[in-house]
Amino acid sequence: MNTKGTYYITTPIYYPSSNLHIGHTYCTVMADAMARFKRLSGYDVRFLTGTDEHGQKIQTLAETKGVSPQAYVDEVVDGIKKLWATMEISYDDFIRTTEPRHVERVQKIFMKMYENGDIYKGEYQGLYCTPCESFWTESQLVNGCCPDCGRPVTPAREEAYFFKLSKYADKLLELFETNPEFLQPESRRNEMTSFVKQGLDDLCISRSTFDWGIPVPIDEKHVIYVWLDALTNYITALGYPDEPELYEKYWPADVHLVGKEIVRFHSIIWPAMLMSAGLPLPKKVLGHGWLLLGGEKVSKSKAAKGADVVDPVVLIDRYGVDALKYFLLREYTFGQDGVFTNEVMLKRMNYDLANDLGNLVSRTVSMIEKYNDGVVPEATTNDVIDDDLRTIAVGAAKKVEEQMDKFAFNMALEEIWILVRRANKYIDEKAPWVLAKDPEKKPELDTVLKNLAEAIRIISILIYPFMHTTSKEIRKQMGLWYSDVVWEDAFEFEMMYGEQVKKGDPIFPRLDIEKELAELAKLGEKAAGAGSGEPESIPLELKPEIEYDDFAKIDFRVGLIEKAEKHPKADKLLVFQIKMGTERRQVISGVAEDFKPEEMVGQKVIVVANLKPRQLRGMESKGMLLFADNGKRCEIVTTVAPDGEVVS
RNA sequence: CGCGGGGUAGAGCAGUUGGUAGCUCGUCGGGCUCAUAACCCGGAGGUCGCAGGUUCAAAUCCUGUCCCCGCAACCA
Repeated sequence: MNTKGTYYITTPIYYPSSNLHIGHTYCTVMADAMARFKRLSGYDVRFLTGTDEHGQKIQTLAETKGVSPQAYVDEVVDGIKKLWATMEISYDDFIRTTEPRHVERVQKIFMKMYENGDIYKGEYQGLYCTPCESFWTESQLVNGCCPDCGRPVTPAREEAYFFKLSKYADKLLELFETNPEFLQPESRRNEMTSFVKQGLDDLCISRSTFDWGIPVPIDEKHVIYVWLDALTNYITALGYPDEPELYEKYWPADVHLVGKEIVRFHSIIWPAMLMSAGLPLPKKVLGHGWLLLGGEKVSKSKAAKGADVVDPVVLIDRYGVDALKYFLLREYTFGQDGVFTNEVMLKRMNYDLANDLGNLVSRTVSMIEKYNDGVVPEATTNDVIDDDLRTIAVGAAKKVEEQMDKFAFNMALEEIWILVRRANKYIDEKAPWVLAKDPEKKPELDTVLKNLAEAIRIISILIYPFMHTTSKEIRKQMGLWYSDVVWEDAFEFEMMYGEQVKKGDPIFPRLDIEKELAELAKLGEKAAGAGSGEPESIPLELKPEIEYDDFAKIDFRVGLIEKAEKHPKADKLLVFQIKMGTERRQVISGVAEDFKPEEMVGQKVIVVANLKPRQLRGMESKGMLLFADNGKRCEIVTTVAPDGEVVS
C-alpha cells in the first residue's frame, strides 16, 4: 500500500452563515469519493475540509442573534461536522479559521508576503456606509444604497493594506497557457484568462471597519481580508510554516475542488499569493457546476409545484447515505450545472440501485443457495458468453481508473454499471434455472454461479470508493465479510471458489416513486414554512434599527409611469418617464429582466423623489422606484392614489 | 462588434484524427420466472438550432444568423 506517492485533495472551507444544503454536500461527496478511490488504489491520501469563519457577515449575523461570533460559528460548525459524520466523509483534517493554529500561521504568511515587498499601505477609496461601518464598491450597491442597511453611502477613504496582485498578471497568464492542467474545465480557464487580460487591480487585503477577523500583524487596527485568511487554510492545515512536517509531505496539493463561483479566488488570487510567498502552486484547481433547483425555463414558478427537498439530512434519513451519494455522483457531469429534482433522484435510486445492482446480488445469492447449498462452486466449463462476462469484469477497474483520472465520476459509475447490466444479461442468457433441471448440466450451472460470484465480488470492490457501506453489505452476503477490499483483486477472476454465501435483506429496497414524491413534497412544503398548524412568528433578519428621523428624510411620492423603454446601452435598465403631479421626470431602474416596458406604462408606483440624481450609462435618473424583490425576481409595488401625493 | 459555454429522438445527456447518429428514462411489442412486479430482447421515434461553404463524404471543419446560459458591465 501507499506505494504510489501522496495525494492531497481539498474542498472549499464552507462559510457557516447557515446550514449546508445539497450543493455543499455534492462537492464534499465528490472529494470524498476521490479520496477513497486514491487511498484504495495505493496513494497516501490527505483529505482536507473545514470552515471559513471570519468576516463581517458572520459578525453581523451573530449580532442579530444576540450571541458572540464565536458562539454563533461554533453552533453552525457543530451541525456541519455532524452532517459529515453521518455521511461518513473520510476527511483527515477539518480546519476552522478561528483555530489558533490557523490564526498564527496566517499572520506569518502575511508577514512573508510583506517582507517580500508585495504588501503596501495605501488608501482604500470607496463608498462608505457610516452606520454599518462598511465600504462598498459601486457595483455592490443595491439601488445606490448600502446593500446591508439600505441607507445612502458617501464617498470616503481609509487607510488599508494592499497586495500587489497586478504584479502577477503575466505570470498567471503564463501559468494558464503553459499548464492547462492547472485549471479545469476549459470553459473556466478561458474565463479566467480573459479576466486577467482585462487587467488586475491590486487587492485590498485589510479591513478596519469591523474586527471579527485575524489582526494584521504589523497593525492591530486592521484585520486580514477574509479571502486571504481563508485561502491559506490549505497550507496552514498542513502546519506551514512552523510545523512543516505535513506540509513538506503533501504540498503542493494535487487538487483543490471548488464551486465555479469561487474559481477566481483559487486560480488567480491564491496562486498569486503563493508566488509572492515563494511557495509552490497547487497542481490543479477544478471548478464543478451547480445543482439547480426546479424552476428551469419560463418562470411559471408562480404556482410553485411540489417543493424539492434539498436538506441532505432529510434525504439521508429516508434513503440512506449511499443512495444519495450514488445519485449525486452518477447523475451530474463534473463542471456542468445539473437540474435537481426529487423525481430524477428517486428514479436513479430505483433503477440503478434497486433494480440493477440490488436485484443482481439478490438473485445470484438465491441461486447459489438454491442450487449449491450456498457454496460457490468451481468453474469447469467455458464458452464465449463466459468469456465475455469475464473480459468485462476484469477490465472494468482499468476503465474506472481512466474515468476517475478525469474526475468523471458519472462515467466511472457508468463503467461499473456496464458490468452490472452484463451480469444481469448473463443470467438471462445462461438461464441457470433451466440448467438446474438437468443433472447432466451441473458443471455448466456451477460455472454460471461461480462467474456471477466473481463478477459481484469485483463490483463490490469497484463501488467501494463511492458506496463503502453497500460494498461491505454485498461482501457480507457473498461470504467475504472477513476480507478487506483490495483494488488489485478487481483484476482477478479466480477468488470465489468455496466461499459460503448468505442471503440478507435487500441492499436497496425498491421505492414506490409516486408515494415518495408525495411524501417529499409534503416535507418540502413544511421546510418552506408553508406548513399548517398554528401560525408561528419567526423574526426576520433585519437591517439595523433606524430612527424616525432617518425615515423622515425620505420623500416618497406617487408617480404615474407615462412612458417606459429599454435603456439603449444597458441590458438590465428600464428608463421611465414619470409624472408626479405637476412635475415630469426621468427615472431609471434595473428591472429590465423582470418587466417589459409596455406592461409598466400606466402603472402608479411609489417613487423616492428626493434621492440625489445620478447618471446611469449616460442617462440621468432622478429618483428611484420601489419594488418587492426576493433576490431573483422583482414585483412591482403599485398604488391607486393620485400621482404627486406624498406617501408616508 | 466585451469574454466564454451551449443548442443532437418526448425528457435528460454522449458523440473533434469528418465516413452508416449512440446512452439512460419514457413509449410499443416480445421473452423469462432465479430475483426486490425486478431481469433480458426487439420496434417506433432525430432533416444533429437555421442558412450558406469546403469535401467523394460533416453533428464533427469554415462563414453568417437566431436562441439559451455563465462571467464582465450594469440595477438611485
